[in-house]
Amino acid sequence: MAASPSPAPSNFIRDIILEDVKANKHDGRVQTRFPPEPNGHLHIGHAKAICIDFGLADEFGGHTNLRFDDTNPEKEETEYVESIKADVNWLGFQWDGLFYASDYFDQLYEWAIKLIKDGKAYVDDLTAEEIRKHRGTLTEPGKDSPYRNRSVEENLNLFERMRAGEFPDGSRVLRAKIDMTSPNLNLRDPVMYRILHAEHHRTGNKWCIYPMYDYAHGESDSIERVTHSLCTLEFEDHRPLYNWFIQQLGIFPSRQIEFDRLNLTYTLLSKRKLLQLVQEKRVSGWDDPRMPTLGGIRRRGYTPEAIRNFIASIGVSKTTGSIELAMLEHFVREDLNRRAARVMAVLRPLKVVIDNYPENQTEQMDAVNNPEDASAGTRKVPFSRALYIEQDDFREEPPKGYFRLSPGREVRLRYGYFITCKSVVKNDEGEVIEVHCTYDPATRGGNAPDGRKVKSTIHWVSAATAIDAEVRIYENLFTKENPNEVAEGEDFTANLNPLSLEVIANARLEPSLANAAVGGRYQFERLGYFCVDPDSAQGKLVFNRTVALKDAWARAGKKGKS
RNA sequence: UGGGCCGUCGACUAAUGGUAGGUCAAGUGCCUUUGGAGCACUUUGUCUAGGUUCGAAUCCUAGCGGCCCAGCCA
Repeated sequence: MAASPSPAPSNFIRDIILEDVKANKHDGRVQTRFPPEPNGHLHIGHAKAICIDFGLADEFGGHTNLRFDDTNPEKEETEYVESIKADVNWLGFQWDGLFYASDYFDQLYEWAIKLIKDGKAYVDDLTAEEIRKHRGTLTEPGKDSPYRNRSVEENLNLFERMRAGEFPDGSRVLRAKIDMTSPNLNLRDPVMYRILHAEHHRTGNKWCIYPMYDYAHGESDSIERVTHSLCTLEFEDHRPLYNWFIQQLGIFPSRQIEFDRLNLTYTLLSKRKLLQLVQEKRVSGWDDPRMPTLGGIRRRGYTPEAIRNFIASIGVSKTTGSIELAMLEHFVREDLNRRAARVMAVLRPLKVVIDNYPENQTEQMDAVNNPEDASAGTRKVPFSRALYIEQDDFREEPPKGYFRLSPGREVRLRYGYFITCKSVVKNDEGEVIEVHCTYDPATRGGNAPDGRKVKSTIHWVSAATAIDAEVRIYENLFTKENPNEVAEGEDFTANLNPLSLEVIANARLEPSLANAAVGGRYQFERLGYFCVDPDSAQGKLVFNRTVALKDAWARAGKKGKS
């Protein structure tokens, strides 16, 4: 049944489906599939495909299968299958059918026999190198293989013996007999089967010949009666071949539609290159919070909602472009602003002593947990004579436009008191290591009864009750908008940002965080959104910075410098 | 330079022959016990040249520019 179309701006794929449904094509049925190869972990680019495949089907009351495209046993592993399933679920989608291209190996084999019998496929004894040479080039047509016109009987015999394991890897292939002069290289007698004596993660040693993508994919779609087979633009040239197999076999006519793949600035979305980063230990693993993998992004503290909103906002088209990373960051901030509890944390502590505050006194101040959500309630934060504030929140000589603490100036300690800086203590290097202030007891909670204003409110943590934590600050993994843009002889690793990870070993947090659970997401007031990393242990919290808050002062500073 | 696809604000994307709109970014102001959030406002765009039409981002022609394809990878 057709659901009502979305009120959001449409896209060309939705338009196609809408028309098909209206025309009652395939009885108005909508069936899609998400077809990852289990040879790596999913990344944000896959999230786009997932949202499109599942989202569009959902919109029309259709179904989506998760199908592993496991036709290359040399690269694929069960470990990846499990991670992919978990990632799809985490993103918020449930598949209808769970399939593997390898489920169809028997059917595919039978269809190959049929194509041979129909004179549409042949066994080729050429080496890979010879096949390449016969293929021609972009501007020159290819040449027929000398084995192209073998008899059906000989082809059948040879193909059966390929399957039986009589021939070594690479010695023969099965090819579709199409047109060696086609301007579309994919149609120059593409390889359908290759000999690979490799153990498959699901079929074990049953097969020693494996179908190629082009032969397996459309047929798998057809078997699942997929109505709309959505994939990325680089498969556009394969569509004629996709259709050719379906037509020759006379099977269910799935339709392939291509859209632009996701590109993000300062980000690489290539499984091969991501794998390289992991293998060369440029990152801590697939789930390093700097990685664009779903595992990395999740660990970084992103929410599935933020990712889905982001994907929905960027649209679907056929233009090749690159989304600004700021767009993604906007959607995490938007989501976390609504749901993250506020706490106070000092990353780089500077000691403050309130000289006129009683020595051994501690007060419990009321603090709002989330100004965006009254139901989040309030909590108590201890206040005492010795505090820590952020080093950045004090300047002995404040620049123009700097409103925070400096000698003689009064500021508000959030949920605390107004304090005024009276003097500083310096070390031998002349660095300020302690700031002495007085407080106004009448400003408890942060309001002055006389109505006087302060220009700044800063966060703080009581020294005696603060808990220690490690905080990991992340910057872009690459220094260039396009990490692939490199000088002659270099590769993308030359653009790795040496400052992409900064570890702050001794941040001080308000005590309410003592029992923060792994995965918990917080806003450290005025700093950004942070989440508890799985590296945390009892008594040793580790936080990741998901994303910084927008910072008008920092932006003004940057502008001034340039 | 064979073939395929694509050109709309800085980025992404709508407008389906009839008011070039939205989001992000940037900027200005308001507000603020987060220099956060929010609110208001603003700047900037149809690749070029012709043609068809009352009317063109949209259709046609020719240019220009970009992306993809020569795996027994997907």
